[in-house]
Amino acid sequence: MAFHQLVEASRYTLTLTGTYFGGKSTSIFWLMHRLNPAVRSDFAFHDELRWAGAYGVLESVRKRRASDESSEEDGTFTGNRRYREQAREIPGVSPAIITRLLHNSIFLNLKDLGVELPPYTEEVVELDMDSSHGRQYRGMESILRHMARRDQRYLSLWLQWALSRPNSAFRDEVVAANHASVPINVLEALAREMLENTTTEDPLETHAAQTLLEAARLAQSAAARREKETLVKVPLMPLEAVVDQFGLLPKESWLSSFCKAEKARGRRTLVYVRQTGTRDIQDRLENVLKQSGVQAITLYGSVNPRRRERWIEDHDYADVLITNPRLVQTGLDLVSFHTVVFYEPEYSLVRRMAA
DNA sequence: GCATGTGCTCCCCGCATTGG
DNA sequence: CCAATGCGGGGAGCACATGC
Repeated sequence: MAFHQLVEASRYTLTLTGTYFGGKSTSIFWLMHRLNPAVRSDFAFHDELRWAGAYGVLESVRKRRASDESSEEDGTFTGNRRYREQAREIPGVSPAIITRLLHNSIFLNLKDLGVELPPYTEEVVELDMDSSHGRQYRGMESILRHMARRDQRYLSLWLQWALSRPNSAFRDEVVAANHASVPINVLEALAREMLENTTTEDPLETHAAQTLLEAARLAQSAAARREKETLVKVPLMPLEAVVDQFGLLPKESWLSSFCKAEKARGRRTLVYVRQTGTRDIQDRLENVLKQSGVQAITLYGSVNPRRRERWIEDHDYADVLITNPRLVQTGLDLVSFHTVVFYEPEYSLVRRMAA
């Protein structure tokens, strides 16, 4: 209300807002509604769904009432409606929104403001894997890629393991696939094909093919038992840790010496990690850094989003903060950190930019 | 003794990816 | 649109603590 009255009382208004893409179209609807008479004449105040239909993205959900499971078909003559159609908005804007913005908006980049900013550079550091590490990785990756080519359901398995394993190779892991219904014949066909194509100098591939055959058998017995209707976990490939308990992966030793050097120059470092859930590597990194004399701390998702800023202030003694960029994507002020290390880059561009 | 607050777990949903 | 993977957010439900 106050905002609208201010707008009414002023001859000109200048309104600043953030990014459009990545958000919902209605996030600027109410703003526009207060600011712009043309929008007010075309849309009532609670017309946001119509606005979203014209300028945003709507998703409609059709629901069947649960109680009707056992009853007969829809009653054509009784008008008995058993479905409920619901439209709701999801993030995204239509290009048509430009007609509402072009004549009254200017788009600014940070550099347009002419503000004197501290020097800023980005660099990519390339590191090679150790020989055993690289051997294991290439073997695993080629097998999973092969499987993904044969059967698309293994594509995401390939993607996620190829992304994750280089940084989690300090521990034993087993590549496993979750199947709603176990495709035993697919597994067997894959294994047979792999055995046929294998050259003798590739023990890992032979081993993987045998594991696959074994997995097919395991899956068969699990399916026969039908203990859990939902998901069957099929182990495909065991991977051993490539370092002993005192060893470091090349990336880890780089990180610790980098953070140490930054600390020596009085600079704090923010380390972004992607694997923070079921395959958490944060505690490992924290320990690695602590052992090199750097005070590291991890911000976990369990900290209430509203308290995160406060939490970071409370831990300002730490030299290094480790976290998942998703936890701090909503405009958290992190300027007390001078250096940012993308230890594991996110592949979502919206989040990369916010980070 | 009761109401309220807090923290934990579980579940569902939404975001991202590729290629048929 | 679907398959599959991963992660975070938020709500529900529960147990326990705190304050009046």
